[in-house]
Amino acid sequence: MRQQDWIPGEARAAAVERKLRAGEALFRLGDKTMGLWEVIAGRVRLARVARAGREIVLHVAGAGETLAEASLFSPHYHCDAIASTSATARLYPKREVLAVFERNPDAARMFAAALAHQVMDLRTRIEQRNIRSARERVRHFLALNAVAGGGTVELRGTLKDVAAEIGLTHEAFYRALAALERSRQIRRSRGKITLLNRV
Amino acid sequence: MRQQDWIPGEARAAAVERKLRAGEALFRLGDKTMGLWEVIAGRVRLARVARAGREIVLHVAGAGETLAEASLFSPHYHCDAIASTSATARLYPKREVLAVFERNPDAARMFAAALAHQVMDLRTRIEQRNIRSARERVRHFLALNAVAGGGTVELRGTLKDVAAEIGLTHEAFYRALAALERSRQIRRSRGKITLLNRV
DNA sequence: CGGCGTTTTGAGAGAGCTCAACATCGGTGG
DNA sequence: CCACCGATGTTGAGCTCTCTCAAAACGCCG
Repeated sequence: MRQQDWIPGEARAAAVERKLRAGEALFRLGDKTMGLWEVIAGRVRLARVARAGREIVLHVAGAGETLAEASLFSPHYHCDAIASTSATARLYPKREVLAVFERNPDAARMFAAALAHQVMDLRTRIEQRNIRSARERVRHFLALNAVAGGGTVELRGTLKDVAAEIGLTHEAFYRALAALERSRQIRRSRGKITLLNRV
Repeated sequence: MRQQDWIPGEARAAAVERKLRAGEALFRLGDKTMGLWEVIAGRVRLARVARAGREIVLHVAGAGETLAEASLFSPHYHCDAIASTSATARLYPKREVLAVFERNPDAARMFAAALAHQVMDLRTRIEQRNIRSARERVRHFLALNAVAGGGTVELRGTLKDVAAEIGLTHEAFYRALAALERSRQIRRSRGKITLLNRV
C-alpha cells in the first residue's frame, strides 16, 4: 500500500526524517511512542528480545512500508525497531496525526479504510504461504494479480524480488515459471506474464 | 482478536444472524455491501473465481473472526464469501456501524486501533511462515506467545489446531515438540508448554 | 571490453509431507 | 463397571519437493 494515500497532508508537513546505520535502533520496546514511521530506504526490522537473548523477528519493512501504526494508539512501543541495513525513515508525529483524525473524520475514515485493506492483503498473503507447491503458489500469485490486467501481470521489480515476495527461492521460482511456460499455462515477455486460459 | 472488543454496542444490537449450509454463499463479488460479518460457527472462505473457473482462496475464517472489514468503506464486495462447512454468521449492518463511528470518535479510534493491531499480528504470522524449519517455527511461535506468561504458553485448542495455525502438519508439529522436549528446551504439561532458559 | 547483478539450469541433500499403524483419552451406552 | 467408538496424540518409513551450493549464460552500464 502506498502510504501517501492516507497520511493526511497536515501530518506529512510535520514529518521528520532520520538516517540510521545498520544495527542502529529507530526505537526500542518501552520507549514513548513518537508516532508512525515510514521506511524511505533500506530495511528496518521489528523484533522482540526473548529470554536468553534470542531475537524474535516480527516483521521486516522495506522502502515504502509503514511501521508501528498501532503505536498511534499506545503510549509505548511494543517492540524494537532496528535498521537491518543503513536506512532512512520518516516520522509522522503521533500528536499531529491524531489531531488531524480528531478534526477531520474523513481522514480518520481513510486511515481505517487503508488499514482494513491492508488486513485483507495480509490475509491473502498468508493464504498464499499455505500453498506448499511452488508451481501452485506461483499460479495463485499470478491469478491474483492478473485480475486487473485481463490475464496479464506486470511484474514490479525483478523476478528475484517477486520470488522473495511470495516466499520462494529465486531458483524455485524460475523453475516454476519455466514449467508453467512449458505446459503452456503462461506466456512471458520482458516484465510481463500472461495467463493462458487453461486448467 | 476478539471482535466484541471493538464492535460498538449500538451496532451489535442491530446485528442479524444467518445460517448457511456448506457451499452456500454469504455474499458474492459485486453484491452491495450490507456490512461486516462475524463468523459464529463453522468456516467461511473468501475467494475469487479466476478465468477458467479456478477458485482463488483469499482467506478462510473460522469462528470468532470477522469478514469484510474493508466492505465498510466500499459499495460492493470484492470477492465471494462461501461457507466451507455449515456455518453461522452475524451481520453488523454497515449503516449502523458507520453511524456510530460518525458520532462517536472514540469508537472509530478503537476500530482503527483494532485494525492496526490486527495488521501487526498478521505481519508477525507472515514472518513466522518464512521460517522453514519446523523446530524453529515452533520455537518462534512459543517465544512469541510466552511473552505474557513468563515462559509458559497456554495452548488454545488442541495441538492439531495449533499445528494448523502455524502452518505445519500435525505430525511435523508433534515431532518438533518431542525434539524440543528431548533437548530440554521446553517442558510440557497438558495444555501448557513451558520454555526453558537455554539456547 | 570488463564487471556486476539477474536469469537459468544442474546435482545433491535434507526436511517436511504423506501414508500408515498404534496409543491414549474422553464420552456413551449397555 | 466395562466395551466400544471417535478424535487426538504419537511414532515409523518412504518419497517428493524445495533448498542449497555451483556454474554458466545473459544483459546492462561504465
